[in-house]
Amino acid sequence: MGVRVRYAPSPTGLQHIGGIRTALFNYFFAKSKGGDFILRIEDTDRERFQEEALQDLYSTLNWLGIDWDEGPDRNGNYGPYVQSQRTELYREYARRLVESGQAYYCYCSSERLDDLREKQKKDKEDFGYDRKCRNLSDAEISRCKQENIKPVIRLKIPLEGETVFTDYLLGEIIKKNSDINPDPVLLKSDGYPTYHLANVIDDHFMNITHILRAQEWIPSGSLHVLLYKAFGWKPPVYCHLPMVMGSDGQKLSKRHGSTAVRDFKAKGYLPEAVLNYVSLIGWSFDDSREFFTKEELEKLFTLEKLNKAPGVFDYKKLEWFNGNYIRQKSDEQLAQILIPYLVRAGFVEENPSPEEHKIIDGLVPLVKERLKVLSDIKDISAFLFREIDEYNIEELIPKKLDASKTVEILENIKSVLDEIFESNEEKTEELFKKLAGKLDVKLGDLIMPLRTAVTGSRISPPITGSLKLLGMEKTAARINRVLDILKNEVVNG
RNA sequence: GUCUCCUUCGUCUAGUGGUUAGGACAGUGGGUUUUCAUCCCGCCAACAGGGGUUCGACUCCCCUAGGAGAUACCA
Repeated sequence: MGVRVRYAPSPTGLQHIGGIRTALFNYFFAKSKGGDFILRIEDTDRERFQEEALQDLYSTLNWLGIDWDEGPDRNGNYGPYVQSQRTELYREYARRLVESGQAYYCYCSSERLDDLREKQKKDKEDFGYDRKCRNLSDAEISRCKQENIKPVIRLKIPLEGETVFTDYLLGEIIKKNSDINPDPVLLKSDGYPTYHLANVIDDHFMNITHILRAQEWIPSGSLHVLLYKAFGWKPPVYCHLPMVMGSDGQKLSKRHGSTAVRDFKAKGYLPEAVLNYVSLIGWSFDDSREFFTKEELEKLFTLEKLNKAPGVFDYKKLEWFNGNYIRQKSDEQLAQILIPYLVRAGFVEENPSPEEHKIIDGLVPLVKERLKVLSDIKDISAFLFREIDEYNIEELIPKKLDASKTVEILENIKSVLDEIFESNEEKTEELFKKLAGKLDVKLGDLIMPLRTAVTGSRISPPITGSLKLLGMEKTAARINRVLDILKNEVVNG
């Protein structure tokens, strides 16, 4: 049988960078091997379940273009692919473990467990369940039953010996059984399985061949292997992926900034940039290449090039990738994906009018190489859609020049405005140069007051294009407004 | 505390006994340019430490240190 891997998130929170990195690696591995990628919903924690998280999972994978061969909404021979729909299976197999003497009912209350944990912490003892119910007498059991306590089922971890499994990346992982989480819960008192039980049963029955998951799962790896052994099953190949860290070297989380993929989408990161960058955390192709499309990764990905060490998520590098992918778009494509951001900024209507479209089309080539994220469009194009709030006089007047000279400059520009709007870019530049010569100022000093007057900032897209987009009327109005300010400055300043 | 994993520039990484230790991001300097950005060129910057093995170690082994993760009726 071919490779079968799965991504099995729990719908308790939004899909984040670390999660989709795991999804991506599983997906790429499956595709590169001509195998199957399975999506499984691990919703056995009914307390923390969020409908929103489930929706977010689908929309995120969809956004990234990750498709699954089997899953909740696909036909597959191993369903259902939602764990909450498989509870009978888990209960049955938990029961079998009890019957074969490899697991037992535990009646300890969560209060007792909490107290136990606290005491262990205080006394600096080893943490973990004290196995109180492992050897309950029949009398005690029937007493608990009478009290109507809902038990959990715990696995009997062997008291001696060691458990070994081979990790594809890390090699042999040997652990003394006495160091394994003492008798972990398999079936919770609400009748749902814990992750440990459900994942082993599902991976077995779904014929999963490889498990690619983050290294934070290594400690439970031994436990899972023990479970396979208890059932008499063969464990899949394990490959624990290096973790994704924040800039402080700790596991990436909200503390480090946005980690939810949908936040990146909202901010204006392109799916191809996110996918490309995330694939490079813990994996590399060679000593130089770092641009990859999804399709290329589907062919090129290999476990051999995985890195063992954890990797820090670098927002700056993602941004750089994003800028590159933005510049790769055609003007038409970019205009299209920019529209929602312009709408959200309140600059254009949901369905832009032909006039608005014209402005957008003209805007795109002006901003294309200036955008790092799509939402940057708001600040960079505001001058086209909003009046300037307030002018900063300092920014209006070029260094080494004064207000009256600036007035002279702007008056001169104003007088040739007609000509400017009739000329193409090249002609306009000639015009500016001629004017600068006449006024005996540098070209930059001629343009800067104009730029600031028209855009409200010394930083703007190229001035000629900006003027044309704004239109002559507004341009003239803004120049006049600045002229008033400056003249006032000449008189009073 | 205990267990497990990890360790090349600030960051992501290439490297599989013999290299001036390569690339990218960031930083920094310069060029192009009407600002910003793009683009181009330069610079800065690493094998955690100590022992072995070997003619020769970033590469293999051991120890130390540091970091991380796990220690739930969460996954």
